[in-house]
Amino acid sequence: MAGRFVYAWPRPAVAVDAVVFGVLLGPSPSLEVLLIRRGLAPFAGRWALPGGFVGEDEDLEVAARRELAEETGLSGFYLEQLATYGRPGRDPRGHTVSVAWLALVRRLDHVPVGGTDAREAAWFPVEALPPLAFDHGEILAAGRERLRRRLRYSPIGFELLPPQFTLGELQALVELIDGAPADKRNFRRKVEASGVLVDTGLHRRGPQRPARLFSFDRARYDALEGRGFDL
Amino acid sequence: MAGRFVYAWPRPAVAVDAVVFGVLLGPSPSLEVLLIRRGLAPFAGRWALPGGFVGEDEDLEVAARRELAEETGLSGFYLEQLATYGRPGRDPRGHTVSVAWLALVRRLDHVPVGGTDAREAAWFPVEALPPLAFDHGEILAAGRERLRRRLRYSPIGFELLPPQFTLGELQALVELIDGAPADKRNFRRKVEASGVLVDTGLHRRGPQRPARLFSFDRARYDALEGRGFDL
DNA sequence: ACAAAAGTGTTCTAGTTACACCCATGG
DNA sequence: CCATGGGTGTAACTAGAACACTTTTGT
Repeated sequence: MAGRFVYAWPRPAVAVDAVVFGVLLGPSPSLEVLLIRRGLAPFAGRWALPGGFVGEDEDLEVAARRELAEETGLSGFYLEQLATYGRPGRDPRGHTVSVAWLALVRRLDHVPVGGTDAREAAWFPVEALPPLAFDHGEILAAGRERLRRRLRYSPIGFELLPPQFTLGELQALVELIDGAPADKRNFRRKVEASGVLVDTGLHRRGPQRPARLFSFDRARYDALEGRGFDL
Repeated sequence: MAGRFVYAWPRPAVAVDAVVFGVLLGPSPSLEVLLIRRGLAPFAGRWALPGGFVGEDEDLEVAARRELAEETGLSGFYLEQLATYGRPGRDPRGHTVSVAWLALVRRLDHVPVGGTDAREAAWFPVEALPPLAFDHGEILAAGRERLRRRLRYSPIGFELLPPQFTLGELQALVELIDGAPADKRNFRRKVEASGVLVDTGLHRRGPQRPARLFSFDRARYDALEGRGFDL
């Protein structure tokens, strides 16, 4: 079986890194990113995207989910591939090609992710990020941009909200991600017209007038074949 | 400096592959893809996307351009990253992670790309593709989909046309890529309103009434900051 | 003369925007 | 009773869709 490999070692190392977004609603809503603090060189002590090296014969998505589980305890979240970064020099240890992923989680399912071992994980508002290791700042910016665009024509926003949510929360989410305020009446008319929300009949009680709780109806969305949904 | 590498050999191999599109206009326009015929196992004799392994400390985009130059003689084309494929088993030689790229070329700049050595390269209409090696069929489909979507909100279509083109050619291109006929009057009104075309004053003479030649004005497009361009 | 593609306006519809007040609750 | 977010309709404007005939050239 000699000669079956086209080129020999050394080769670039292959890693995965994830930009994990979550939102915090309430009085001052914020879009947040989950970061881990590095214990080892290079960039020891610096904050970085969660991630790590891909194992032998390991699928890329499997590797991304594994690393997130190991480093932050997350599981069962939305995950899509973002882009791959391979500029020589981006990792001082040697040429490393990193496949970046976009992950969306329900923020409240993962309150302060306790750092039991050397690794510490924490949520940071995107408006107040620490300096990041490697080229992770660039990757994170690409993730934000992807999230913003994708929100327009696919229903991934619901991955960030609890299963039941008020229209005010949904609107706050949209405003958060594309950074611009939306007209309340027009917004409500549009989501109603989209036909993908169902009124649960329940209400959320708070310090003000109770708000109706809605949920996203995926079956109804799929039936529309993605036609014209945009939030 | 011992211990600086986090994990040791073996690692996945890293490759690049490109989906190269070109259009042939004229009486029966077609969208075509540039493929090469493999000389070596695995899949010897099968058609495949042009591509190859990434060199030590080689940038991914540089590797993609180098492989395309080596295998097809192309240079100076539009190139954007598509996605990365790393399913174990996708390459029978061993775990290979391939970064796929979307390339757009002016078809007439590269008429039958002569196969001087063992490698043979040829254009295939997307409607009549041969069976492809590896998972290249899947990658090609992703490239088509990306091209279709991207055409809507960025001016990459012009990368497929000659520097000067008629409105009929531009419309044929759009119809080709999204597979649906467009209304001639509405189409012309829209591109005129976009303000990104300049009338060169020249005409193309043919067997019928001569058509005005237009060119794409990138400076004017950039000034609009991508606002509302859609073809 | 004829075949073939170029070129040209109007009407209707649907979707998007702008805009302000009352309601229900907890404290 | 007050503060806070929840909830509601209408009119103007804009963008997109539908639609058919005349013009210019080569053969």
